[in-house]
Amino acid sequence: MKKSFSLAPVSLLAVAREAGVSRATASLVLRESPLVATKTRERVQEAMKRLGYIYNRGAANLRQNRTHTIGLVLPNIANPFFSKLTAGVDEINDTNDVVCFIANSTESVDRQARQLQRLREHNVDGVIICPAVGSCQTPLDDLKRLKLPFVQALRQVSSDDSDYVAADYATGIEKAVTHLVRTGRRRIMFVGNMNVHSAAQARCEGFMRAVALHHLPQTLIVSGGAENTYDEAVFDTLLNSSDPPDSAICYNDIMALNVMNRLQAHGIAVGKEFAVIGMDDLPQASASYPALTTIATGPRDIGRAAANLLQARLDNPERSREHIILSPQLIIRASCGENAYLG
Amino acid sequence: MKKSFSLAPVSLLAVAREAGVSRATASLVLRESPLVATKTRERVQEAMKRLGYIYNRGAANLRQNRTHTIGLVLPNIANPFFSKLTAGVDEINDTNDVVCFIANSTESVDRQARQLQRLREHNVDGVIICPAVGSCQTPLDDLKRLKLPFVQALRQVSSDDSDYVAADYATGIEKAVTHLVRTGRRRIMFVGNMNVHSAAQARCEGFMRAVALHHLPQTLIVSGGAENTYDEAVFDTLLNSSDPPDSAICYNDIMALNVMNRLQAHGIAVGKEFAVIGMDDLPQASASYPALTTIATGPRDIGRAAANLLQARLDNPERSREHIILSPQLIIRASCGENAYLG
DNA sequence: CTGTTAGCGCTTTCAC
DNA sequence: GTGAAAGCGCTAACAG
Repeated sequence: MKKSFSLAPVSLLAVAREAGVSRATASLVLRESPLVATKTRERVQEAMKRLGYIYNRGAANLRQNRTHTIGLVLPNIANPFFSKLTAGVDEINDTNDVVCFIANSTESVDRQARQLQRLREHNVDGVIICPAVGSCQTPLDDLKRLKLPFVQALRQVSSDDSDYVAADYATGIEKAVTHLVRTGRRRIMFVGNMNVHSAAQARCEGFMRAVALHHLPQTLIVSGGAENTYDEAVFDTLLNSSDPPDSAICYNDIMALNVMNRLQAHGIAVGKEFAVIGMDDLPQASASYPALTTIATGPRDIGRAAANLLQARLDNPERSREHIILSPQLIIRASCGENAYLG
Repeated sequence: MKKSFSLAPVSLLAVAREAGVSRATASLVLRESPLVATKTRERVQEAMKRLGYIYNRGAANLRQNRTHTIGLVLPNIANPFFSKLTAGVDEINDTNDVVCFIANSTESVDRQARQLQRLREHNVDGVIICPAVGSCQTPLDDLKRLKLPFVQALRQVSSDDSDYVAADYATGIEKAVTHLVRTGRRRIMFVGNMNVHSAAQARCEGFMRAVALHHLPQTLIVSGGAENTYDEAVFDTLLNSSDPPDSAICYNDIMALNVMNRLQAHGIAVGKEFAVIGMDDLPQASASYPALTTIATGPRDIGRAAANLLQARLDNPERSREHIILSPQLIIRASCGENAYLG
């Protein structure tokens, strides 16, 4: 199906004719070149307005081999965390006059490959990608081979030398543990241990590090699964043990809210007997009851940083690789007890 | 900045030469034309593989005046509701081999205009738009004038004859009211009355209709504001009145969760003394405590429907305008009381 | 300062 | 079945 036009689409040539100049001159006006006389410029601009001219970037792209488009490949766009990240990317793009293709890999390596292929065909200038679980090195190698600039966000497929933006999950978890310890908690669980990608691993590493540092029990770990599930049987067992945990740090806010519900169903007063900390600071963290203490990973900032980093790379392909690690912030709310800080 | 290539980018011409055929033939192979001999086809395909050929859609677009891209313009991409919608759109696009530009208007009419302009420059085949608050008819008129197919999602800028997909908010609210009445509630509030766009108006209309139908008090309306706020002073006044409300239907889930928190802070047992119903069925609705009864508006389905409708329009520009109104579903959870249905 | 010319990589008649 | 040639709308080199 071709698009049909009632009016022939007005091209630069039409504008040029209307203004009585050549296409080249009109093109210069378009790009605000100082090389063109003021009077001519105005004439051309009027002609454009009169004819309702619309710049055809597609044609320009073909010539310049640059499209002012980027691709954003995410494992789950429906997840609020990633949609905030998307908003951050969009923000930067809007100021840079670039436009963003979105692709939802839904954690499927196949689909991700298909999408990267499409993005390449559309000649995107670069790609921001949070690799789907199970991605091996190959998709990134492909990008490299094609000299398609990319930056990885949040997850690293391998510790290669590529541009990379992420939150410092480990340190975030450490901050949380430290806070719990300062407020008198000793038996701290970690709920949602997984090994699926670097971001998940980093959390557990941070937990183990902090636990070692403070000489806390190292066995209070409940594994997690897809879709924010966790091993409820193990959770209950720990809870009913003779020396039960007094607090929990969870993989993310959603899981933390689930945990809070479970605790409340057990008749445990969250925020008093038991402290709960989540991760991400989604809107529902502050809207929960009691309000959830959380480690704010700043998805929007990550998105912004990734978009800026990609832009920098596009502007200078020779610049050295950069890793941007943003520090999460602990946001203390009622789920940790009201008068939190003792020290 | 031009992109630099170590290898010259391999074009169809290169492939053709490698295979010892003409560009035209290679092009036919590309598009799986039956007109080409099997042996030739295989030779060409091998050449493509050998050279690592990548189809350049940009060039094809220029020729065909069709890009296999669409634009998705949303007022707030960070909102989980819209990100679900986006996921629905992406799903359909993936099967149709089209790719989607995302644009976040952030409810700014100016930004929205800028983005539509960019999308036109990039020659998108069509647009799915949820108009920013305050949009007047002009942006859509522009699209029409340019013969750029579009479908409106969720909000209608005016009741014009354009393609349109939305949830039947009014009926959803009615279902909720009816359910409350059946479970013995009479003094039902509506929290979050606004007049900013058609989707907000429809909710209040539905409420008023249902309230009239069941001869309920019509004054229990609390107005809402931006960012899921509501008039807390009025809310408290109603709550402390001599004949207080016994239930609330809220503009959306986020607001409902805020309302639940406020009620709990007042010492009111949500789900027993007082029923709360939200709208949208976000993940946090089921994760709240007590779990939130909600009107599921099915954003993902709306996204899918919009993408399909746009595709249908692209395939046949002459088809008559279509309005798709999806029925929301009431999802009953603990915030309405355990043994909900009496009748 | 402005115009001429030659492509970018592809598709599409139209011959052969 | 296949090839030659024209052209989509733009930009870049170069001439004047």
